[in-house]
Amino acid sequence: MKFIKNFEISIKLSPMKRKITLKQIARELDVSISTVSKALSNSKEISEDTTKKIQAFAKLYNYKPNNIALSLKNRKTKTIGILIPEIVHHFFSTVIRGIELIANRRGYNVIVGLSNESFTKEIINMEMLANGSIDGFILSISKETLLKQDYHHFNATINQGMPIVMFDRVVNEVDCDKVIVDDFNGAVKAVKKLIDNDCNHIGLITTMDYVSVGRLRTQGYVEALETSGIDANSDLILKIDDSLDVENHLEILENEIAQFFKTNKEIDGVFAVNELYAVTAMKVARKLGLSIPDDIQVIGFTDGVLSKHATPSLTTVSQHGQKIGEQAANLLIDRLEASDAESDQYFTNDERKTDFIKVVIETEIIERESTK
Amino acid sequence: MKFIKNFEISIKLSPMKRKITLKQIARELDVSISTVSKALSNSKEISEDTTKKIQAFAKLYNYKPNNIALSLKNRKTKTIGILIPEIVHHFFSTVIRGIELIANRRGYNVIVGLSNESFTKEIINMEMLANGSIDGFILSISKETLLKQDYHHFNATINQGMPIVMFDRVVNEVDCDKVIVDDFNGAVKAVKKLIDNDCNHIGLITTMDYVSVGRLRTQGYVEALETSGIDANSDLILKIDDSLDVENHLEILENEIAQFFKTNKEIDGVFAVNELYAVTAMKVARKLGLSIPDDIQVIGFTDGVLSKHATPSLTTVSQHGQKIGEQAANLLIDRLEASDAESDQYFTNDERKTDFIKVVIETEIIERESTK
DNA sequence: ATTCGTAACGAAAACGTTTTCGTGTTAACA
DNA sequence: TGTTAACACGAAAACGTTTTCGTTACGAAT
Repeated sequence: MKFIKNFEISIKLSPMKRKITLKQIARELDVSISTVSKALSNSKEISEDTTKKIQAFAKLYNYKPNNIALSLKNRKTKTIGILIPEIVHHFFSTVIRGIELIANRRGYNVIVGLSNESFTKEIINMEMLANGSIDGFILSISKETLLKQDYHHFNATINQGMPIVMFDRVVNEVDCDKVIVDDFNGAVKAVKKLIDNDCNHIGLITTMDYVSVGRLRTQGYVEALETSGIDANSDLILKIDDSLDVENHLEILENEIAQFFKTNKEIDGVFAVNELYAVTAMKVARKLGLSIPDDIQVIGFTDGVLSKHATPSLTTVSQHGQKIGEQAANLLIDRLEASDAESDQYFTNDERKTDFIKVVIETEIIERESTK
Repeated sequence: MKFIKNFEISIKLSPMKRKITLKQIARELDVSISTVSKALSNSKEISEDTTKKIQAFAKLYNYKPNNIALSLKNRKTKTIGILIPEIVHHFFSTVIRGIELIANRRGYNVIVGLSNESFTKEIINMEMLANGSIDGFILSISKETLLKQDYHHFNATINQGMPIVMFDRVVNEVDCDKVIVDDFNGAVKAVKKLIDNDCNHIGLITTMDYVSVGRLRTQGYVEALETSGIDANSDLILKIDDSLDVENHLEILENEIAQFFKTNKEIDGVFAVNELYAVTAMKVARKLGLSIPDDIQVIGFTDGVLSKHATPSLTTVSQHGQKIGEQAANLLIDRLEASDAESDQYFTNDERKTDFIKVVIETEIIERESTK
């Protein structure tokens, strides 16, 4: 077999085999590029002899089509972009796992960007990826963006023909498919459970209202109380300012909660909008000499490692992060493959605002030792 | 301004603006593609007038070069592939955060694949990404691969000219840059601390030996004892079979540890090779009526959420996952940019086996409440 | 002997860039 | 007036594919 020069040289000098291309195969076998391409896709245009020869050669040199070239030609990359605020976070990484599972199964790759809760990083990341690198986005909005209420970058991306699926932290101002947790009803369920367990003074530990999930869970708390004929006492609601990340200001959190307990000694149940608040509440309660669940029962939101392995283990509202990721991925890929089946059908429809889907994932209460 | 047909149509029917290309700009402005390209890169070949006009038009239509086309032309994608066993895992997600930080800073994207501890998925993922989608890999080997000791896919990838950086779970059989934790010395430090704290009978809770990090930490445990004149008693070593994932078989773990404590009542210190084992040991000890740290002191490995928020909080050996990720990313990108500076210099060097770097990240003991 | 059909293949365009190498025009210079 | 140099721009190749549309040759049918 003869080789083109460069190829031969590189073989001699090292065991390195650069990826072989159609052009190289064509030269070696003295046929045209088109013939090689057709033979490898088993086109019946090519004779059986030639096909066999080409396929054997390709296999020998482990030919695999170049993805980038394919992407350019097909104008689709078969990869989806994930843009989330934070990755060292049980919920978000669980969602990624769900996305990756479905994506892989359906032949897609995932590329992740982290906004780090920053508006600017969110925009930069989107622009970096929106220029051909991906076919669509799955994202959860950063806190800063939620505060600013500036969503132009999402709409701009959508207007460029790139579909977006939002999950968890979503917003009405953007028209796209959404996958959300039933935060409201999850909270209702949790608080009802506390009520059923004979708690009479249920405290709420929540975040500031601009994070929609915090707001919804707070509303659920109020709702559950009211339908049970209890009126929500604002003294029993503790709002934590999480603009600074709490992980590194644990003492502040502990002090606030301790103060909360001390000034509201009647509290016999606590609902916290996340795992950390719940676990910290348990810790603080114990330091104050209260026993769980006898003196205070606690339920958290988000079923992560902490809930499972805390002592006592924590009763939580599970969000099914993986399901969320799977749904989001399926939604996005469905949209992608529908739009290239009949490319204009979808986009020329003037009423497309109404066509978007909002999937609500039901929550589930996982009972553990922090409730009776 | 006149428009080419397709573009005009799409504008009329919807507010959607498909990404504009050089070719379209060229047609609108009645110049050639090359002129547009040059004008946008401020080439002095182009007159000031033309340049201004083109740049204004490009800005108006928000032109951004297509990444895929650039990748094809430059034969590099500016994205790096991460391949890890699991993402819902504090350590691994921390590493990703470190990688993403550096990658972003240096103009790279990251695409993640999950092997899910499976040999086959590892290979499939690698092949999927190695065909042009990425410029290099950062990876940690799956358990199944470690068991099989089959590393041909790594070497094959390297031989195709794609650099790999391995972290944490690495292996001598593959020649590449590596970033590892100083597992051995971390374990030594931890056990020495227990000895200094007057523990006389230190138990070890570890994994099976095929996971190198488990093996190294075990060796560190033995080493620390021996240099202190204590001989390691194999009764005090509990090896957990984690071939099935432990998260879902918590009771098995608890029972084994309970049995371990009951048959070795003299234990007054425990070193566990991960967070979960350590926290579970604390939980079991308490159930047995032992108090921490008075009766038993505990140190774990891996500083995650559990350690920080357990009660009592856990003294651990921190691995600095983010540092590991940052180092790995820098190593990989350095290698990538060096190799395209002088493309053959590096690869034609026959002694390149010796050129690879192994970075060891020092561990650090974080003292909390589980030790005196 | 001419037409036709078909089998087997090649040329070329297209995807969106960048870059090298022309080429034509104009002004300056001898 | 003829030569040259600078200027401003365009054509085309290249990256690696797929696919459409030829084109050739040859046997069969008229």
